[in-house]
Amino acid sequence: MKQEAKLFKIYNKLLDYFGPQHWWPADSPFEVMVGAILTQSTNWGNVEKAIANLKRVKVLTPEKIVESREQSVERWIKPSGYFRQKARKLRAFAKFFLREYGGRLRAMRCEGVQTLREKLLAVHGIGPETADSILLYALNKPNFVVDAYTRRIGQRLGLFDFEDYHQIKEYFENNLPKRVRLYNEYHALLVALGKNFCRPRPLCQNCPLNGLGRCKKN
DNA sequence: ATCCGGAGCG
DNA sequence: CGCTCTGGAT
Repeated sequence: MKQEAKLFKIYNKLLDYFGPQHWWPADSPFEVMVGAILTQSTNWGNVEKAIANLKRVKVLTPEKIVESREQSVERWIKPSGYFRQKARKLRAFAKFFLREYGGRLRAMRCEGVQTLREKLLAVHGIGPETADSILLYALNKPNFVVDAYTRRIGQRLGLFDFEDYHQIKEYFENNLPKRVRLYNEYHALLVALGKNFCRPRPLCQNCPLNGLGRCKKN
């Protein structure tokens, strides 16, 4: 079967089973970017607590993050884990955002996607997944996000056998129409499947993708 | 290959 | 308790 047809079949089954995921839950693009950093290897529920703290003390702006003592930021984001690392990362990103774009989304959106992605990757604490999450969910660029779930699910389904981030990203982008809405929902649905069924130890019994073909389960 | 880390779950 | 969580830096 054609790769694109396969990908849409998966997408439709997931959407049918889980429904729209409404990503990214946030009041502002800056909140999305902060969340993208805080959620690295971390349960989203813990990130929500950290963001709630940042809102409570009213520091959810690049200016306030930079002004605040790092030790304070550590305390506020503690629920999201890796709090010392992430406090550094938030500061680095806030400084970058202010220095390069004056803290303005409009200015950031004007940058070409490719150069913007490279500039993001140069910021301490921002790797491929975080950069792509920011591009897709904060800036609405048609940029497919790859994560551990995407990799695991794709391999188990036999969609691809490579491991490299960029190869997987290109696999999806080359076999799907370049649409923001589609990329947004697709990644969110893969996360839903990865959390609920295609876990490190898979729960294949009631997997919504049963019947699509053979699944390797590693 | 190791480290960073609190929180929630069974 | 052990496992897992929308990774990235060293």
